[in-house]
Amino acid sequence: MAINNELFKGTLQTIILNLLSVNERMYGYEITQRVKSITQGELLLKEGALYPALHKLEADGLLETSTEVVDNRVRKYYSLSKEGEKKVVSKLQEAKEFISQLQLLLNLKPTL
Amino acid sequence: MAINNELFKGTLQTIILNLLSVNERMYGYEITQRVKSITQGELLLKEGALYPALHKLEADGLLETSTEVVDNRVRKYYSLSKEGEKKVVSKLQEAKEFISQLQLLLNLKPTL
DNA sequence: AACACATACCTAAGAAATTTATGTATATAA
DNA sequence: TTATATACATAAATTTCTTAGGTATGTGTT
Repeated sequence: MAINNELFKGTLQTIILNLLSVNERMYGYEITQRVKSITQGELLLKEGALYPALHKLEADGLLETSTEVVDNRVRKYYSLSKEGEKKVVSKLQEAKEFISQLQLLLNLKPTL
Repeated sequence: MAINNELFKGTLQTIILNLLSVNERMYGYEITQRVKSITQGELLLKEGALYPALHKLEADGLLETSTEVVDNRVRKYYSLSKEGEKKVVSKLQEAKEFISQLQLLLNLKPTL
């Protein structure tokens, strides 16, 4: 019963940056599995969404990569650049505010 | 300093349905102003996003309309259809779950 | 009168982010 | 040998939004 993934829209970059902020170093497939386990299978981060997002974040200079071969399979590890470390702070703040406004609009908490 | 409106994506329908659930009857321009006042100007619901969304919800049978002339200006009032009243319940539940999962992914609350 | 601004509706072109559908390749378990 | 998991990737289509207009009335200002 995974909930509507369309809700990912607009928050995917922030999720990726935060995971890398907490975990220091992750590869793509690992990220999809981490999202799955954290949300107990409720949110599925699809590869068609993830990889282009990772490539964009790297192109924007927020992520750095290094490849490794494990069990004859190539892994591409991502980690935050210095710029990425700054960005994740503002992105998280923005997300917090958005969640707060959304809760107001949906009457999920009393009006301030 | 309105926050990134791209975060609206995926939640706009739910916001509209909920406003109409609380207010019974609203017209488009009124909805844009209500969102502005509730969020103290932080979220701006643009007309180019709102009107197509309203038309889609109506086409899907979730909203009903009636027009009125006030001060020589036409207002198109929207209200929830019976189907819309059912839908708003599931949409709100979905949004609640999404917010919850998002907070987990962003470390904004402790893991369950 | 002229102008700006608020009210009130609308749409079209473009951009951005996602889904869906593939493709490649290796390892492992049935 | 078949399916599933691991691991990367991209292209076409879809959805949703922004940007940028358009029409029209009322009000307040200069």
